[in-house]
Amino acid sequence: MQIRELSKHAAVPAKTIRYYEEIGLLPPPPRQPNGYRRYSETDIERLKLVAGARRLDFSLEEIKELLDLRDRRVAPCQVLLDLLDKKAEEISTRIAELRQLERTLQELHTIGKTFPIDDVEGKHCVCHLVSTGLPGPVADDAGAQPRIGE
Amino acid sequence: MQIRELSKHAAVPAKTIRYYEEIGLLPPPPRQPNGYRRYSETDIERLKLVAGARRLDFSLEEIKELLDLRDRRVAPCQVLLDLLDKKAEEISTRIAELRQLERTLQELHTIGKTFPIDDVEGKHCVCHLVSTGLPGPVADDAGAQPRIGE
DNA sequence: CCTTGACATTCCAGCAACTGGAAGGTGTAG
DNA sequence: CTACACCTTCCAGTTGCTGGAATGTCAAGG
Repeated sequence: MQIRELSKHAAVPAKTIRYYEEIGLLPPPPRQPNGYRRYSETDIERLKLVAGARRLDFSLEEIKELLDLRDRRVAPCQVLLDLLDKKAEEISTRIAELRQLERTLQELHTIGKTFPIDDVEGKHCVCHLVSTGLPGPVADDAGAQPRIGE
Repeated sequence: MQIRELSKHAAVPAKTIRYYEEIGLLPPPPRQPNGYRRYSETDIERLKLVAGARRLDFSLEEIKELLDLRDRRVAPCQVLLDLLDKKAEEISTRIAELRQLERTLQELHTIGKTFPIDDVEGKHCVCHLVSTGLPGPVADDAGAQPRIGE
């Protein structure tokens, strides 16, 4: 099987497969006489696991650890379960942050609409609102401190 | 005012300020005789707007457009309002995606717990679940097709 | 025999938004 | 004199790919 076929089986671009090999996620496959990569069924399985884990938002680093376990004949199931747990928590935290952000955006929009829209430099404009952060009296836990970066 | 003080006023690392200058978000400030950057009050305002917009998850590209408007003496308020709207929608979409992902993770965890945890290669293990995607009979709208990437 | 097309290979560059670190200059205090 | 806190520039790395150039290989068609 050449790279393209593996690519189709696992729904992962060939380019990405080469990249995974480069970073050591997939083992370098044997080559055909012409230098083309030759893959087997087990490569499909491995790549599918990678793709599945990626869909679950696992980092390549995390996936690598799972695969390394398996390569050392240790069943990664327990680790994977823990990872699922951890990831679920991360996601839920992220959701909360985004919800907060959503609220902030809506509030800014609402307040901003009541301001003139042609105030280039002055203080009565959404822009000022954005640069100062939300005005105080909004909600208890709402406009606390949105964080920069992350 | 030197860069460190501007940094404190706007709660943006000095390093990031230089970076913003490099990509044209902030104008290159005049220099002191020793070559140090010298900032004024208006620089604080500008940087605060940038920081505020970043907190709202605007991209530097979007912020640049806003600032360019202002630099051409056009009030960016209306554009900003539209942007707030657009961003709120993006966020809400993202939240929905994450919620879906959260459900999938929880399902996998639940199902995975019922499986043996020492199955290195076999088919009765969370790992298999992950590589095949969710099994069919779970919920109606739940494990449809989690998407890869993005 | 030659060309076209679909494959394959390598390597280099770029995205976003920074962050870290090296190597060096400046200014003040003790 | 030296320590320390600043400042400067430049280069490299992060994450997970993706695009493109330049080149090679192979089968089918004219």
